[in-house]
This record gives sequence, structure tokens and C-alpha cells, in this order.
Amino acid sequence: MASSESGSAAPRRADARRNRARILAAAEQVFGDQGFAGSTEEIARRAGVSVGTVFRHFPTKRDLLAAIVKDLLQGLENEADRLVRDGDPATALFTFFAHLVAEAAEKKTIVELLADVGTAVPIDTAIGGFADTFARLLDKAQAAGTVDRDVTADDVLALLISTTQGAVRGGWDPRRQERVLSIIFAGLAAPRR
Amino acid sequence: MASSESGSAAPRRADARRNRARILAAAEQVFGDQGFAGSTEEIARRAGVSVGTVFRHFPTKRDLLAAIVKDLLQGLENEADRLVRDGDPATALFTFFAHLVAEAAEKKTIVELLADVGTAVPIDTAIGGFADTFARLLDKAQAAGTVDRDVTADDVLALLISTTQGAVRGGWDPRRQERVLSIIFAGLAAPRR
Amino acid sequence: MASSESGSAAPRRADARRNRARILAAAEQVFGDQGFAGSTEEIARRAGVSVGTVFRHFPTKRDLLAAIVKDLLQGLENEADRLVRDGDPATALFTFFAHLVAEAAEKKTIVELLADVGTAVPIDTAIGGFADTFARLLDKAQAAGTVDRDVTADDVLALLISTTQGAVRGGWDPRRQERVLSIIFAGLAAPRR
Amino acid sequence: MASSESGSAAPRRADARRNRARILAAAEQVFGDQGFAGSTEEIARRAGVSVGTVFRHFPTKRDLLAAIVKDLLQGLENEADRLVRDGDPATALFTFFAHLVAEAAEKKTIVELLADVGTAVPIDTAIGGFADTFARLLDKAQAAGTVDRDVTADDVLALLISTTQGAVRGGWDPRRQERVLSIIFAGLAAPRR
DNA sequence: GATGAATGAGAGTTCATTCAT
DNA sequence: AATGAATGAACTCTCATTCAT
Repeated sequence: MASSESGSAAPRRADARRNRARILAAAEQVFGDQGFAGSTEEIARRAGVSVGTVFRHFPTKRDLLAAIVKDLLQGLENEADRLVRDGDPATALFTFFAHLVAEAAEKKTIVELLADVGTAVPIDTAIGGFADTFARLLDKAQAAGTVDRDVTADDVLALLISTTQGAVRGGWDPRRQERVLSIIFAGLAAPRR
Repeated sequence: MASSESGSAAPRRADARRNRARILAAAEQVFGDQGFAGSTEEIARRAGVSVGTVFRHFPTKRDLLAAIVKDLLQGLENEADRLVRDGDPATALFTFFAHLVAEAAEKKTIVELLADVGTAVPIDTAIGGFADTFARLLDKAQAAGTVDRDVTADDVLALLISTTQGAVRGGWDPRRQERVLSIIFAGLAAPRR
Repeated sequence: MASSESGSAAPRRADARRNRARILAAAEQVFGDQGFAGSTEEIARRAGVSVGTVFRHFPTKRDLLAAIVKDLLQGLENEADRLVRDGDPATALFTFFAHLVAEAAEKKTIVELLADVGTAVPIDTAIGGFADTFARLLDKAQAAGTVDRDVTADDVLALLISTTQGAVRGGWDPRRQERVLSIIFAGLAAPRR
Repeated sequence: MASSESGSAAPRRADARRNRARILAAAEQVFGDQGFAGSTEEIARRAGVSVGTVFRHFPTKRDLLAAIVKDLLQGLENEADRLVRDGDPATALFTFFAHLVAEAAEKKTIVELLADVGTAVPIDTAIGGFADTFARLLDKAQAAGTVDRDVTADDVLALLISTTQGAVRGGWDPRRQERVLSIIFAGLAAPRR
């Protein structure tokens, strides 16, 4: 009774936990194929479960999307921590930046939805979770002289949103992605004015 | 492919022409307020017209969106032509790039829809209309030495899509927008590798 | 644009008017058979119309009920006016009272719903429409000496609600109804205290 | 017919007995607040029990309602017996009648449901339990001369249903209730025809 | 050409009831 | 006996699209 928002973490019973996972997977598929318009019934079908069960786990369609996004971000944040600790200060910022863009390109539709559906998880909230990480990575890079001192963490986040959305909406191949990144990274390195 | 797809150009009768314009305006408002989910009936209401009329002009909701986008792009291309002719070769590329981003930020929702709704007008088709323009502006800039020779027109278009989408989805204030652009422009100017 | 609440009066087009009437009739049937739980789809079917049409006429299930009740009351009020004008002062009150009870017994389920479903038309509002009429009938009866002077119009209305509900819920046969009324009328006539 | 319909009387185990009571109490609350539409899950929650348990005790929602009503009536019948034995013959009928109306006004929603929901306990069955009691009270009153000889027990029951339902549906304040009763009692006393 | 009523598939959501744990 | 997850039919309502007037 204490800690449970709607559709939160893991149920107690094993079968329920299994179902929750299946539903999330099915939803990722369906949203991926048809966008947020994909029907709940279709999700239930693919999860091998009845609609009622979907709604028991996620009282609202939006909650479903939010849960998917949350999982996705969780994974990324874990990787981030590792990089902050162990990466080369001079390049870790670039590495992580590129990594996020690549991930986004892979999870295309989810990232699209992230920005679309009113407010499931507003995009800046989502990316905001990385604010600290980037602030730290930026510090190190500036200390190492690979990024101009005038650049702020907010600048980097804004560029991240851009590149991420560009990758997702523009339908880039890996070469294009690499070239775009290299231009942006050059811009970050260049002394301003 | 030239002059008469469904709902294209201008009807003969004056009242019909007037209605077409009203409907487009109303649709731009409604889509702007409520996204593509805004109902056809609402559009009809705001246009002071009945649903039937909306459908006579645009057989499908998507056609409506396509028409709006087409108008928007038409306007921009006109401005582009002027710039190519009269602008300062060293900076015209940057000026036009910034102009497009600003426009996008203004027409937020329409640009969002551009990328979202399946295929009203796929984003690269839309932006592709500027390919020639940018190719020419890029040439001049490289000749003037304000952009690195390694940069291609496709690179520029990719960056345009990114910044455009970033501006629209990220909810930037003008200062952020300016800073982001200046970093990207610096990246374009910097000699590669 | 001026005078039209939801589901109000009569549409312009003849077919629409016909449909509206059919829907009302079907709804009266269905509500009568199954109470307010009867489904909209069933109503549509019996009206020979699709659900969409039902909802175009009455945007809410409750609106449908309200419309039925309104029609019912309208009819009764018309009869009331006639009685006030032409009836025998000494007995008109009793006549009209008995008439309403009989009507209620006939339209059983509708009257039940009147009181049940939250607030489609709150029962006192409904009966309140007769307040004036009863006030006038009561005056005349008291002048004629057939009702005790201590009785107020509110008393009469309260008794009307009672008898009405009794008739509807109690499943009285005509004899029972007559006996109950005669006792109540005797009570009204009797000098108080 | 005597002791073991579904969900009847008292379970053996102490905890089960406790649960049964809790569920009944919770259901009375919930039905009181939200009518018969109140959800089983809500009832379970308020009883501090799971849905499964509710259904083990009362296989159907309607059974729950029936049980509540049964309890309510049981209590009233006990009081009735006392009155028949000890009350003043001349007034006991009136006293008990008024008492029932007051009770009904208190348990408003339950009494509403009594008459509404198809058949949990049909209203005349419910009130029929008092038939004997009233027959006896009526006898005494007629012997004492406070009620006209022409009045039958069925008349009294019909009036009881009326007043009861009137009180519940009409939203009377105590004064109105008193006035209505006094008129009805006057009617009972008055010599007929 | 315009109107606006009709269509009807489909959506999200609820809830009594069943059943594995 | 109790739990609480699962079921799935049912419900109200929306909306792009068609078509009689």
C-alpha cells in the first residue's frame, strides 16, 4: 500500500511477473509497427493475454508507453555510469553521445513516441535524466581540452536531442550518422567566436 | 504528377476557391492546436463549412495535411530563390539554415506532423525540395572559404533535419537555438580531420 | 447556433426528425424492458438505425432518458392546464392527482428511472413542474371546502411523489390504487388535529 | 428453504465469520455511497479482503445485496414483535408505521436498491414480512376505534410502501415527513364514504 | 457544389466472475 | 479458506467517410 504507483515495478506472483514482461515486449513491438495508434487489443493478443490483463498491469495506454520508456532509459543510465567511471576523459563525452544516438536509431519508434504522445514522458524529462552524467563528462572533456570552455551542459543536451531526433526521423544510414556526428563534435571542439 | 492529384490546386468557381482556402486555414489551426487527432468536424466548423465540403476538397484527412505542408514548403522555396540570387555568398547558407529552423519553431505542430503521420509527406521528400538550393549555397560558401570542403550537401540537409526537429521537440528558447546553431556552424567551418 | 441544447427539439430534415422519434420510441421500449442498463446498441437496433445516429441525436445515454422524461412531462402539463381551466373546483385536485398516479403506473419503468439514474431529471424537478398547477387546484378545493385549510401545496406534492412511487414500485392492481387514493383523499379532507 | 442457500448464515471458522461480517458492512457502505454500481473490488478493499473472498461468501453480487436487506429486515421485525406485545393498542400501528418510514429514510440507498435491482428482494416480499405484524396492529387499532373498520392490512402495507419510497426518493426533511404522515393517519382514521 | 445526417468499425476501459497459487 | 491475477464480454462514445437531400 505504500510504494506502488500505477503499473510500477514487479508483481509478486511469478506468472504475473511473466505476463508483465510479455506485455511490455508485445507493446514495444506493436508501438514499433504502428505507433501509439496500435490497439491495446492487438498488444494483448501478441502477449498471449486478454485485454483485462493488460489493463490490470497498466491502467492506461499511456502508462504502458511510459513503462517502456522507463525501462529503456534505465538501461542507458546504467551504461552511462560505467563510462563516467572508466572512460577516457578526453573522449568519453563523444563516445557516450554517439552511443545514445545509435541506441535511438535502433529503438526508432519508441523514441518517436517519446516526443509525440502528449506527455507520456516529456522529452526533456527523459533526456534530463542524463543531465548530471553529461555535466560530468563535459567537465572532464573541457579539462582535457577537447571541448571549448564556452560550451554548457545544456548546449550538449540540446544537440543530443537534435541528433537523436534527426537520426530517428531522417532515416540516416550509419555513414551519414557518423559524418553528422563528426561535424557536431568539431563544432564542440572549435574555440567560439 | 504535375497538375491534378486529388484536392490539388484551385477550383474554378470563386466560392469553391474561397472555401478551399478557409479549410486549409482552419486545418492549420486545428492541427496546430490538437495535432493530427483534431477532428474533421472541428475543422469544418472553424472553416464555416460542412464536413461534406471538406471531403469534397480533400478526399482524405491526410490529403489535407499534405496540402498544408505543400503550401508551407512552397513559401519557403520562394524565399530560398531570392537568397540564392541576392545573398552574400559567404553567409547565405547560414542565413537560410537559421531561417528554416526559426520557421519550423514557429509552425511547430505542423513540422511535428510532417515527420509523424506515416507519410503525409515523408520528411526527406519535404526537405529534399531544398536539396538544390542548399547545394548551390554550399558551393558558394565553400568557394568563399566559410565552410570546409569536405562537407556535402547531404550533410547539411541531415543537420537541418536534426536542428529543425530539435527546435520543435526540444522546446528551445531563442537563446538556446542561437547557441546550438553557432556550434553547428562552427562545426561546418572547421577543417575536417 | 442560438437555441440548441444537446438533443433538443426537432431537426430540420424530415428523415432526421423521423429518426429522432424512432429512437425515442425505441429507447422507451428498451428502458422499459431492461431499465437504464439496456444498451445503446440495442436501442439503435430497434430504431433501425446505427449507434452513431443515436449519439448524434443524444450525445449521452442520459440525454436520451432526459428527453423521454421531458416529452412525458410535457404531455401531462398540457392536460393539467385544461383541468385547471375547465374542471369542477371541488374535485379537480383529486381528479388530476389520480390521473398522474395512473399515468405513472402505466409508464412504470420510465418513472422508476426518473428517480433512479443519478440526475437525468431529479424527481423533485420533474414534479416541481406541477407545483403551480397544484397550488391553483388546491386553492380552489380549499375554497370549495373539500380540502382542509391547513394543507399546503408542498404537502400535496409530497403525497403525489409517494403515491406515484408506491404505484410504480409496489405493483398495485387498480383496486388497490383506488383504495389507497381514497384513504389519502380522506386524509386531505379531514380537519387537522 | 430454511437454513442453507448460498452465502447464508454463519460459517464455522471464526475468521470466516469475521470476514463475512466485514464484507457485509463494507458492502452496505459502498452500496450506500455509489448504489448497486459500486464495484465488488471496492467492497473487497474496504473490507480488507480480496475479491476472491467476497465471492466465496456471496457467489453473486446480488446475493450480497440480498443478505444486507435480510439483515436489515430481521432487525426491524424484532422491534416489531416488541411493539405488538407492549405498545398502546390505539397508537401502536401509527408508531410502528412512522418508525419504519424513519428507518427507511436513514438507510436511503439500501431501500432504493431494494426496489430497483431487478429482484434482489422484491419489494413486496420484503414488506410482506411485516404483513402479520400489521394485521395484528391494525386489529387492535380498529378495536380501539383509531382506524376505520373498512381499512385492510393490504391497504396499510400499500401506504407504507408509498410513504417509504416517497421519503427515500423525495428527499424530505423531518417536518415534511411528519406532515405527510399526519395526513395519511388522518385518512386512516376517517370513516369511509 | 454544398449540406449535414447516417454509417459502423473500432477504441479504451470496466467489472463480475473464475481459477491457479 | 484466502489471495489476487486473469478472463473476456459488454459498454459508451468517437470519427473518418459516404450519401440522400
